[in-house]
Amino acid sequence: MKGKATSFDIAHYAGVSQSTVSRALRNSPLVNEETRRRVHEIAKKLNYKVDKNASNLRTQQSSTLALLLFEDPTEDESQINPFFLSMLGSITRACAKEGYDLLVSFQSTSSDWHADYEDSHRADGLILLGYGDYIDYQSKLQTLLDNHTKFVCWGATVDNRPDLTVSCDNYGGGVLAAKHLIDMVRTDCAFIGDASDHSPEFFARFKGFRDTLKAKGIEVSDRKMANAISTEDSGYHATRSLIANNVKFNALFAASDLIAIGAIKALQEAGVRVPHDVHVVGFDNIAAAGYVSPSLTTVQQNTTLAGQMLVDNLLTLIRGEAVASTLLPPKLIVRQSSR
Amino acid sequence: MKGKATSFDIAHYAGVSQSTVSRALRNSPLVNEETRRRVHEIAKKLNYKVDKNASNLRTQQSSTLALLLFEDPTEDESQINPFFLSMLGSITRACAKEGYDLLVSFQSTSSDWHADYEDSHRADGLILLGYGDYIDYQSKLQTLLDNHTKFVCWGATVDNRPDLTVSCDNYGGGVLAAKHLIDMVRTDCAFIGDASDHSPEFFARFKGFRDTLKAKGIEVSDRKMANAISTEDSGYHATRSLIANNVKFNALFAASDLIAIGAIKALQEAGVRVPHDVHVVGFDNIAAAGYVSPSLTTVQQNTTLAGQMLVDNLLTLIRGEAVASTLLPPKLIVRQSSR
DNA sequence: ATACAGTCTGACACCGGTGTCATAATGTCG
DNA sequence: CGACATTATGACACCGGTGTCAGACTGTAT
Repeated sequence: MKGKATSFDIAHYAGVSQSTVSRALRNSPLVNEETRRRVHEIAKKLNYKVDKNASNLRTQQSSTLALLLFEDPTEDESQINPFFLSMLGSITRACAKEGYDLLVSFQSTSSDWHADYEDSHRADGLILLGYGDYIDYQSKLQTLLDNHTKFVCWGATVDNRPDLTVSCDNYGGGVLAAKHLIDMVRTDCAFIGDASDHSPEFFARFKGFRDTLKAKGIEVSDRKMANAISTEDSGYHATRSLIANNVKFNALFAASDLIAIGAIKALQEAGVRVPHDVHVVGFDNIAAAGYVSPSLTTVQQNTTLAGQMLVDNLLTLIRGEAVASTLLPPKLIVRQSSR
Repeated sequence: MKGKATSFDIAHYAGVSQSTVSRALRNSPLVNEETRRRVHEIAKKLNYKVDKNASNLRTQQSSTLALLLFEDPTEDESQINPFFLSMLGSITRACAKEGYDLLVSFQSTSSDWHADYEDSHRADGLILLGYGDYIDYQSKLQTLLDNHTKFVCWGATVDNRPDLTVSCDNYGGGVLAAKHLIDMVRTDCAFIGDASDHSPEFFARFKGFRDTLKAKGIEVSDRKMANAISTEDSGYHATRSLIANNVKFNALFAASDLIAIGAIKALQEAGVRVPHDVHVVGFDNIAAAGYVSPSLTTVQQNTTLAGQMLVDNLLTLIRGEAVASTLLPPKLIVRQSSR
């Protein structure tokens, strides 16, 4: 036997038509039980596998989802945000559970991304994953909508955007962080992240945090805020700049764990003790949050559930049914950095 | 325009045949420059994308590679070995660079994995990634070979196995670790990992380590060795069992960073100071190695290069050219845990 | 004018399945 | 026995491209 076996080969050996083979292999109730058995047997013997291209071409669907991961182009090549990697893991598992394959692709937000996976029938739908720079591809999301491409986004639900999203309740997470620090009587708070609507997720975390403190009559002054993207490095430098400006605070809320880890490093280098002098709270609960010293108090995002919801919602959308954007509850994980 | 545009639609608008459209879009030198331009223009206007299924079906190749990630089934669902995630990142990038798509799939070593990606023409080749349990799927690799499936494995090159592998020089890495500890005058060494050929990679690391010490007249006694799989938990418990057995040592070589992180935790809990009482050296250089306290001395595997080599070798194999298995040089990263 | 090479294009088979329709074989019932 | 439903199957068009081949058209040498 040279080359792969086709359904015609099976038909030949089974003494039936190719149509019948096709039906038998898909366990159509139309075929005789005995024929079905024989066909399956021969298929197994020939190590036959349905040609996905032919099948997909005919049925006009691919049983495949595509995951597009957007990263800040400044990011170091080899390091990928561990939070997204964790999401990737859960999305992969969720896909497998639903019988779908997953195409993975990294996109640089700076470059033109041609989300042609669906147009070219390589995938039935897209999952878009990434922090920040939403504004940049706002117009591209519109293109996707115009083309009736099926897709779900991870991240903040932005008003006036009709796309389907799954996200953590970032505002609620900020509330949790603030409440915790209030409980610890650490209300002279700094914030590191991006308190603009450039990065809607970080902004929502900040708003929840700020509003909760405000309700207690406490303001987070602009001086105590520094911008950072979600990298250790960025958190480190942002914190150093606060220290250099002689800003005082006894608690620090970082918009992500990586930022928090960089912040702790900067604080420690400056002789500031964590948690004794400054309590630190992060966001995400990446694996490293448990490893750092002191271990990091953080707001956990349930990536397993998130991946499952992204896939479920997308599949529902693909089936043409109605779905609403989903908000997942965050959870506070208290560790050494805040006690 | 309902549904996606096809090459026939373009042909109609351009006033040429569908054949010409197909050629024009692929920039065949056979078509007139003016025609080519017009076709491209219309294609763009119609948002046309070549149907990959049709194209793949005809050309019998998919421009797609599949990554199969094998994990210990005991592993916690949501946590994936960060080393492999890092590999995944670099493989994805390498694929993108070569113009290939990447299908990602997690496999449980315990379950039957039907590596039918290539048979079903979903992928042109496979990349197999995973620690340990190689013995379990040895026979399945043979099946792949029998079917002439193109694939590369990450991991130890095992004698008598004719498959193509890319791996870190694990033996050399073990040598680096031993030499470093000898330099630090810490030769009363323990080893945690798997010193059987059940896990060829861990075993090679151990051999390099042991042989180097032996050359100095130092034996690593069986008492000072404990088995562990590559998880923090497993490293933690293995180390605790050493401590419980009252085993003494002033240095510890762990077969992976996760094991080392668990080991440090167990040591610290037992009141053993790292690095003062015990120097610890890990393997992999995952991101967390830099975060833990004390930060972890480790043998780095260059994942960027590894991913690139896996993809390059696989593509060479697919082209039908000869390739040899590749061994990548490890590099010692000295941090606080050993000084 | 004829022959011939070079350029460009269209017709058509083909990849390997899936879905539809027609039909043969068998069973059932009045 | 004829009408009709049920079951099982084969023939065939079709999905949307790609590769091959034949041929039209132009320009140039004979």
